[in-house]
Amino acid sequence: MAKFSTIKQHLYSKIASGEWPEHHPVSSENALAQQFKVSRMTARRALQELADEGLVIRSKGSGTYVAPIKSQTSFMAIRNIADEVRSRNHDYRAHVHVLRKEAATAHVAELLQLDAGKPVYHSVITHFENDLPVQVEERYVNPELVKGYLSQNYEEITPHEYLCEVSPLTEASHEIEAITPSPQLCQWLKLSKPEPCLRINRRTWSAAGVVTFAVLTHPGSRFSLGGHLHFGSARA
Amino acid sequence: MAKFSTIKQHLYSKIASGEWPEHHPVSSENALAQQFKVSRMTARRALQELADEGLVIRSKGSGTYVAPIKSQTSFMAIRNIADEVRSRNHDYRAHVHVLRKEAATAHVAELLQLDAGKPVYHSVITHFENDLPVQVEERYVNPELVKGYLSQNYEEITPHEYLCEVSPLTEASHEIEAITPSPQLCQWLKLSKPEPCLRINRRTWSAAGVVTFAVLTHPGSRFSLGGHLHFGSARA
DNA sequence: AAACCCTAATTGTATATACAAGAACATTTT
DNA sequence: AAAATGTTCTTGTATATACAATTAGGGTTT
Repeated sequence: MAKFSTIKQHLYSKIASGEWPEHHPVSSENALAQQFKVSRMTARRALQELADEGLVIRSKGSGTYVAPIKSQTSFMAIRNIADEVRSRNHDYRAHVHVLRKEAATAHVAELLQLDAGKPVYHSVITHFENDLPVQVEERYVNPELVKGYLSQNYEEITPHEYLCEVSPLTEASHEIEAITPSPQLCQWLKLSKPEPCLRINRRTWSAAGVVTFAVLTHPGSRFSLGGHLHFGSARA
Repeated sequence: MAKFSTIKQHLYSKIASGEWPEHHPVSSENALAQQFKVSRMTARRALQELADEGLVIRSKGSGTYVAPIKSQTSFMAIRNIADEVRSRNHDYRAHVHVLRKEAATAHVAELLQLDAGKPVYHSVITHFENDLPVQVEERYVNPELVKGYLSQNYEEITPHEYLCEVSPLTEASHEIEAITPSPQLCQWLKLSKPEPCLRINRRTWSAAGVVTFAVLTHPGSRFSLGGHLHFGSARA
């Protein structure tokens, strides 16, 4: 591992563990250079990249400090639909429509970074809030990275919860769009006639590669996404 | 202006103008160092930052190339629709439907944290990408915090750009939903019949309080929101 | 034609150094 | 006490240099 990367890891752990809370001063470039026996420029690179990622804030003349927590994750903190429903003190229930092994289509294979035709796990689940469908979750899973996916009871534990247990995710990408639901989706969502739906396409990675790809569809009338951002770090 | 910044501007203009299209090779570190009479490390910084911003792709041994145009943008960055359109090398145009002072309704007053009946500034603007409407921006502005709002030409500068100039924003909240557009919105978006639209409700704060509240409506067929998250820090 | 090897170019990592600019704190002067 | 001054620490910019790792292309051999 590169030296600057070693230093980044060290600082990551201090911040992630909570040992250094918000606004706590971070070791200066010179201090890190001494501690890790590298040049100031190398220590600087570690701090600079952390600043670019929004984890720390740097101020000329003053120093480097742990960034206030809210800055990035709140919006798209990976949501667990079950927790969300329960946090509103509503009943949560799930119904599994599909749970099986399939051969990957070209499209699915590309998204999971596998070869077409290789087996993938496929699930379709409707999530209910007080017996009203609020999300249809269609998911494809990389079977090489998640062995026991098919043998879980997804009316007890959500796929998201299981996947988080099995392989800690390191990265996620999202795309949000507004769509008209297909007849099949209307049925699963118990919509008597099509209404605009919010669709979230989410891909998540672990260190080993793409773990899963999910298409989450919410009826527009029953769902909205919220988020809050703080600025102040401002490295334009 | 710092030297690395000068070089970035130079490269940015090459890319934005289309003189260097997708995948076109970008001057190497050494070439830029000679051309601008700086050290390789300074030229390198310019290229590296452009790579961090996603404008170019660097490949060890091969070189630096203009990145493929990305069709989605990060949620996290407060997006300026004009920049976004132009970053795709498309034409940007705006049309102002409404720009006036009004008395705040109870709803607007609450969102701006003002008293009902107090004056507020109200604007409605359609933003075009290649003559196709991609966003209707309906906006209410706190007149106590932004004096000259009504006297700007919003076909030249976007409200967002003006507001950023006048009062640096410190905070923002977003809500995203899928809606069916009203007849009025269909007209402004030039939709012959209603289609699902992505709606973003955004409120922004400066240190002094709520600056503005915007309702941004995008046709589902012409827009999607994208974002990417890293969890190396584990603050999720 | 194909396989192989060598070379040049390019990006990636790392170091040592220099000076500028801002912030914080202690010291001196008023 | 308040104001001015200076010192020191910190980050920001810039340079020159060295070597590693990878790629692309050219030339040679098979």
